[in-house]
Amino acid sequence: MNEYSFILWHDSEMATTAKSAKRTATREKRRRQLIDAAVKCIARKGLGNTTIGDVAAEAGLSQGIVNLHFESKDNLFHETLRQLADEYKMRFESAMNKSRPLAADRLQALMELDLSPSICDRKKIAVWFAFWGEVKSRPTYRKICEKLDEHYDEVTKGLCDELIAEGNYKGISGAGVSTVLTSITNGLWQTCLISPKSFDRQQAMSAINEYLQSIFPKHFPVNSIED
Amino acid sequence: MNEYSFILWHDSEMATTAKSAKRTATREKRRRQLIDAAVKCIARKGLGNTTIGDVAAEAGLSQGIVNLHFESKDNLFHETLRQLADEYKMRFESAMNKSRPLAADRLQALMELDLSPSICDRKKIAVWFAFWGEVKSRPTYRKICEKLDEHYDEVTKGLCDELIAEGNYKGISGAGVSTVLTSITNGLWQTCLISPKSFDRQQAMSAINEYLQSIFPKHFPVNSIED
Amino acid sequence: MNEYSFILWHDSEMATTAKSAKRTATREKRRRQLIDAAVKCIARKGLGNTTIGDVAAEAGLSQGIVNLHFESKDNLFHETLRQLADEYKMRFESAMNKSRPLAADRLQALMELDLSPSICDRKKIAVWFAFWGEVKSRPTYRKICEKLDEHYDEVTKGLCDELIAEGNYKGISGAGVSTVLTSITNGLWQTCLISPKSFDRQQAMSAINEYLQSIFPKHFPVNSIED
Amino acid sequence: MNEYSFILWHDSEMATTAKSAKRTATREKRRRQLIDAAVKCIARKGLGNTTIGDVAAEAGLSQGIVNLHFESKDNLFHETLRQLADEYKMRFESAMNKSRPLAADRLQALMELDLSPSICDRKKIAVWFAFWGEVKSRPTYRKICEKLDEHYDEVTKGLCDELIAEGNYKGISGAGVSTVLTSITNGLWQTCLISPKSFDRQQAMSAINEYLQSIFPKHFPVNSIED
DNA sequence: AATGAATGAGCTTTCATTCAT
DNA sequence: TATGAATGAAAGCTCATTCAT
Repeated sequence: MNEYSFILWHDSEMATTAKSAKRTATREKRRRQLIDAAVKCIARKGLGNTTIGDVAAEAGLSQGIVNLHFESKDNLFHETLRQLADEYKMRFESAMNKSRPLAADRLQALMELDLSPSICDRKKIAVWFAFWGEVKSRPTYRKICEKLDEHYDEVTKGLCDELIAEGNYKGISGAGVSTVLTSITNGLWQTCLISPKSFDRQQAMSAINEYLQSIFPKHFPVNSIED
Repeated sequence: MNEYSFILWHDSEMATTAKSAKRTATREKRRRQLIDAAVKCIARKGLGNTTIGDVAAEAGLSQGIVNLHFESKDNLFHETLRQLADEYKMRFESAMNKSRPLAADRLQALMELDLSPSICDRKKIAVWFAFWGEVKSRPTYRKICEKLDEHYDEVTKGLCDELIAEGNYKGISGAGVSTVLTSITNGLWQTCLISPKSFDRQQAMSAINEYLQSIFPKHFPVNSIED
Repeated sequence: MNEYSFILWHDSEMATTAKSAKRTATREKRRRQLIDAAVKCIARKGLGNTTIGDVAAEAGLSQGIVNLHFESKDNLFHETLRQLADEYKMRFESAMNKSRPLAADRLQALMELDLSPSICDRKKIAVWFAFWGEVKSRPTYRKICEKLDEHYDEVTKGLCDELIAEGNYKGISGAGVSTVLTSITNGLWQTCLISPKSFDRQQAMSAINEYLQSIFPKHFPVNSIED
Repeated sequence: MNEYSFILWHDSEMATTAKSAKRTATREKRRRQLIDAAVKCIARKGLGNTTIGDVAAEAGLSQGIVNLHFESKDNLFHETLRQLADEYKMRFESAMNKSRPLAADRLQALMELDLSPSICDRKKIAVWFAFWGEVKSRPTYRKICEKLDEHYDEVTKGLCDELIAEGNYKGISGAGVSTVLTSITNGLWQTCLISPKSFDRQQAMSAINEYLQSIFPKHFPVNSIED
C-alpha cells in the first residue's frame, strides 16, 4: 500500500472516479489557480509586463508550471480571457434569470450588474482593458470579445424591442437604444479606470436611470427606481 | 532677395533665432516622424509587441535613433500618448470653433467629430485602447488620459446644462446627460475595435441622434438632422 | 544500506537539510565557477573589456547564466573582488598560523607569502590592479580593498612594534617600518606587472631581506636567511 | 578683408609664422585640451566608463572632436598616457636639476617629488592606476609605463650606488635599496588611493626618512631632515 | 506532476565612428 | 576645423521555454 492508495482509500468520492479523472480534476484546479494568478498580475502590471514568472510566483508555484499546464504564455493569456468571458456571461445569464421576467426589470438588472461592485471593479476593468488593448493585433482575443459583445447586444436589443413595442414609443429603435446602453457601460468602465476619483457608482447608475426614464417613461417612471 | 536675406536684413537677432529654430525644427521634425512611426506600429502590433527596432524601421531610420531622440522606449511611448492627446484636443477645440456658437450645434459637432472617419478610425482607436490597457499600471499614462477626459466632460456638461436651461427640460441633469454622451462615444469606439464588421458609422450616428432627439426634443427635432 | 538511507534513518530532519544543502552547494559551486571564469577573463582582457559573454564562455555556460546567478555584471565583479580579498586574507592568516609564533618569523612569512608564486603571479596581480584602477570611481571596490589593507597594516605594525620593543631599536617606529613593508610588496607587484622581464623573485626577496637586516639587525642577522 | 586677415593683421606673432604653422599650433592646443579633459574624466569615472562624449563635453566641444583630432578613442587614451609619462619625466629631471648635485640631496629631492601635492594627488594617482589596470591587456600601455620605470630605477640605483660607495655601507646593494625606494612610493600612492583618510603625507615622508636614516646613517643623520 | 537551473533568442541601450553641413 | 545628427555593432539584461531530477 502506497501513498496513493492511502488517499484513494479514504476518499470514497475519489475512489468511485477513475484515477485519470482525479488527475483531470487536479489539473483543472491548477489551471484555474494559474488563471486566477494571471488575472491578478495583469491587473497589477498590465499584459505586456506580466511574465510567466510573475504568474507562477503569484500562485506560489515554480517557474515551469505555466508551460506545464498551458504549453505557452500565449495560451495562458488566451485561456484567461476565455475564462473572463465565460464568467461574465454566466453572471449575465444569472442576472437575467434572477430578475422578474419582464423586459424592463431585466434591462434594469443588466445595467445594475454592469455597475455592481464585483464587476465594475477597477482591477477587473483594468484586465478587460488590457485585453482590449491587444485586440487589434490578436485576432483570437478579438473573437472572444466579439462573441461576448454580440450576445450582450442581441439580448439587450431584444429587450429594447419588447419595451418599444409594449410602450409604443416613437422616434427610437431597439438597435439605437441598445447601442447606447451597451456603449454607456463601456464608457462608465473607462471612467472608472481612468478617473477613479471622479467616478461614482451612484451617479453612474443615476445617469443610466435618467436615460431609461427619458426614453422609456412608461416603463421607468420617475422615482420608480430606488437604491 | 531671398527668404534668407530677408531675415538677415530685417532682424539680425532673428538670424540666430532662425538658425536655432531650424535646428529645433529639424529635431522636432524627427521626433514627430518617430512618433508617427510609433503610432503605426502600435496600431499594427500593439504596445507590448512594438519594439524600438520596429519603430525605427517604420521610420526608415536606424536602430539607435529612438534613444537618440527620446532617451528611452518608455519616453517615446509617453510622448506618443501626449501627442495623441494634444492632437485630439486641438481637433476638439477646432470643431467647437468652427460650429455655430449654439450649444446644440456644438454638441452635435462634437459627436460628429468623434465619429468622423479620421478619429473613429479602427487603427487610431486601437492605439488609444493600447494605451488605456496600460493605464492601470502606468500612472503617467493615466494622468494624460484623465486630463483629456476631464476637459471633454467639462465642455460637454456645460453645453448640456445650457440646453437644459434653455429648453427647461425636466428629469435630466447636465451631468447625467454628459456622462451618457461621453460614454457613448467610448462605447462606440469599442464596438468599432472589437466588432468592426457590425460597426456602422451611420447607425452609430443615428443612435446618438435618436438619443439627442429623445432627450432634447426642442433642440434636436426629428428629421432636423440629415447626413 | 547506502548513504541516502543512512541519512533518512538517523535524522529525518537532516534529509531536508541535506537536500537544501545540496541545492545550496550546487548554487554556490556555480557562483564560484563563474567567479573563477571572471578572474581569468579579467586577467586576460581587463575589467573594462570583459563581457558577460566572455565570462559565460570561459565557464563553458550560456549567456544568461551570469545574470541568473549574479543579477548583474556589476554584482559579479563586486563578488569577484570580495572573493579575491577573502582568499588573500585566508592565505594571510594561514601563513601567520603556520609560522613559528615569533614576530620575526611571522614578518618573514608574510613577506614570503606576498612573493610566493601563487600570489605574486602576473595574472593575479593584473586582476588586483584592474580593480584598483576602478577604486576611485567605485566606492564599493574601495571599501573592500581598504578593509583588507587595514588588516594587513594592523598586523604588520603589531609585529614591527614587537620587534622594536624586543630589540630596543632606535630611530624607527612600528608605523614607519610597517608602512615601508606594506608599500614594498605593492611596489614589487607593480614591477612584476609592468616590467615582468626585469622582475626577479629572488632579487625582490633579497631586497626585502636587506631591508629587514638593516633595520632589525638583531632579529635578521646577515646570512640567517637562506633560500 | 575677412575674419581671417583681421586676426593675422592684429597678431604679429601669428603673422610671422606661416598659416600652416598656426594651424599646427592650434591643432596641438586642441589635442592638449582634449588630453586634459580625458585626464579629468578618467580621474572621475575610470578608464572603462569614460566615453568620448564625456571627454568632448568636459572640453566644452562637440561629439566628433575626438575622432577628428585623435582618430580613435584608443589613440586618445594612448596619447594621454604618453603625455602623463612625459610630464612625470620632466618633473623628475627638473627635481634632479634643481637640487644640489649631491646623491643624497637628489635622492631626497626625488622622494619629496613623489610625495609632493601636485604628484601625490588622489585624482592623478587614480589616473595612473586606471592605466596600470589595463597594462596586462594593452601592451602599448605597458611599454610606456615600463620605459618610465626603467628610467626611474636606473637613476635611483645610480644614486644609491654612489651613496653606498661614498659611505662604504655594508650589507646593502644599490639595486636592493633602489628597489625598495621605488616600491615605497608606489605603495604609498596605493594607500593614498585606497585609504585616503588614513593616508598622511607627513607620516609617509617620515617613513621614508626613517628608512633613509637607518640605511644611509652617514648621509641622512637623524634630525638632519626637517619639514 | 512539479521543480528550478539552464538556455538562448530577442530586446533595450550605449557609444565609437562617420559624414553632411 | 568644427559640429552634432545619424549609424550600427556590441553589450547587458529579460524571460519564455526546456529539461534533468
